[in-house]
Amino acid sequence: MKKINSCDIENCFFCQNVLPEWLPAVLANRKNFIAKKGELIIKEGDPVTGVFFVTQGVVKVHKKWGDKELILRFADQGSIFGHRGINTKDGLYPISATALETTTLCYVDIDFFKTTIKVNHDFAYNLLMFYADELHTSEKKMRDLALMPVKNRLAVALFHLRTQFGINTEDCINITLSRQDLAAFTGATYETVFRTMNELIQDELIGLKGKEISILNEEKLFALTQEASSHQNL
Amino acid sequence: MKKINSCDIENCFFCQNVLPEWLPAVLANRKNFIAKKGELIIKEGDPVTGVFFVTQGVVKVHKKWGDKELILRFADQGSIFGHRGINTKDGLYPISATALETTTLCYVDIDFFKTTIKVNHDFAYNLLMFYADELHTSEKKMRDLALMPVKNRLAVALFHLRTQFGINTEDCINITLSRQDLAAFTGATYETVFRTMNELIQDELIGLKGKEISILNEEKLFALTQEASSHQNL
DNA sequence: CGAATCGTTGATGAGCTTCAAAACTCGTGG
DNA sequence: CCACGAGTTTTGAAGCTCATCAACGATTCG
Repeated sequence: MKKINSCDIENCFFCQNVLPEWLPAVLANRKNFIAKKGELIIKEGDPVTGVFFVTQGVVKVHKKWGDKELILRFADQGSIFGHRGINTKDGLYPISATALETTTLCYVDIDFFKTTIKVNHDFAYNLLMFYADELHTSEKKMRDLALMPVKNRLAVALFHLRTQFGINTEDCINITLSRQDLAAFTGATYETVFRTMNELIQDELIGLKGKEISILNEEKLFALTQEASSHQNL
Repeated sequence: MKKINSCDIENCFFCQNVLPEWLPAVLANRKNFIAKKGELIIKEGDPVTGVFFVTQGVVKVHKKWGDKELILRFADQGSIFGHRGINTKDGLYPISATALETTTLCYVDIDFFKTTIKVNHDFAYNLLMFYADELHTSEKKMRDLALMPVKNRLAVALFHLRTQFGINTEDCINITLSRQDLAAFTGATYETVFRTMNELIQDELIGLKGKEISILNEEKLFALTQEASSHQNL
C-alpha cells in the first residue's frame, strides 16, 4: 500500500462526521493510502492496528474457511472497514479486505478511533446507525444463505449490487466483478453461479453485454428475492 | 403478553447503562411485561414500536423464508432485541422474537430509546460495543452457513450454546431447546441435525442425558469448528 | 507465441432435503 | 387407569441441488 498525502475529506465517513474542533486532531492522526487493484489491505487473523475509510474505489470484505471464501460485503466511497476490531477479545482482524480497483483510503489507528467515538457524540450516533444497518443486512444475508437456493441468492446478490453501485449508460450494473467474486458473494461455487446465470438469461430475467450484467425483468427477478415459491408453481 | 410492575433494574441492559439523572425518565417511560413460554413477542414485518430488554428468561430471535426458519441468536438476561428497528427505512421489524421460557421484559418505545442514545453517551458507547460484537458474531455465522457442512455447523452451535448458557450439574448444556429449534439455529433440517447428532454421539464427541446434551470430547469437537479438514484426512 | 488465467461445459456423486411412516412421549378426558 | 390423540423422536428411502473434478476453448499478457 502506497502512502500519499491527498486529503479527500468530503468523501470520508470519518472526516465528515467529526466536530469541526476535532478535525485538526483527525488531520494530524490520519494517514492516507492508495491500494492497487487486487491488493490485500487487511489479512484475516492479523493484529488489529486501525480502521480504514474508503474515499474512492471499492474494497471487498471477505472471510475464508479452508480454501473457500465468502464475500461479506463491498465497501465503497464513504464506507468504513476494519472497524470490527474495536471490540474483539483476541485483538485480531476477523476479516480480510482486498481492493477491487485502485482505491484511496483514509486510515486512523484504533486508539484514536475509540477516543474519537467518545468525544464526538454525533459521530458515535451516526456510527451506531451505520452498525444498525449493517446488522440488518447481515441478518438478511444469514437467512438467505441458510434458506434460499442458489438461484434466489443470486437474484438477491444482483439487486444488491445494482442498488449499491447503480447502472451505467448501457443499463448494466456498474461494477466490474470477476465471476469468482460474484460466486463468493453469492455463497456458491463458480460453476454453479455460471450455470444459474445461464438459467436467468434463458428466462430473460437478466442480460449480458460483454461481461456486464443488466436486469431485464425487474419484477420476476425481484420475485425470486421474496417468499419461497415452494409448492404452488410445479 | 402480560403487563406487570416489577422492576428488575439490575438485570436490564438499558437501566444499567443510563445516567443516574436519566433513570427517573426511564422509569416513567419503560413498561414491564411477562411473556409465557412459546409466546410471540415480535412478529417479523410488524411496525416497529419499541425495543425490548430481557431481565429474565430466554428469547429466540428468528427470521423466516417461506415455511423455513432460521434462528439468528438467543437473547437472555441483560440482552436487547427489537433494536434493529431504530434505523429501518420501512419501519418494520426485520425479525421475530419468541419466548423459549417464561420471560420478564423491559420495554421502551423507539423515540424514547433514540433520545436516550443521544443524551446518554456512555449508553451509546456501550451499545456501539454491543453492536460491534453482534456484527462480529453475524459475520462468523454467515461464513459458517455459507461454507461449513452441517456437522461442523452443529459443533459451532453446541459450543455457542454452552458458552452462552453454561452447563448444569450434569455437565449438560444449560438450556432446554427443542430439536426443532436446534435445527433452526444450526441452519439445517430437523432430520439432518438428528442424524448428525447421532454421528457425534457415535464418535463420542458428545453425549446425551435424556434430552440434554453434554460435550464429551472438547478437543475433537472444537477441531470441527476450525479450519476445513478437507483433503488431509481421507 | 507459449503460459497463465478465466470462462464454459459435461459427468459424477456426496450431502442434504423431502416425504412417509413407525415408535415413543405426554397430557386429557372418559 | 386406560384409551385416545397430538406432538415429538426415530428411522428408512428417494431424489434433487449443488460441489467437485476434469477437460477444453477463450482471452490476456509478458
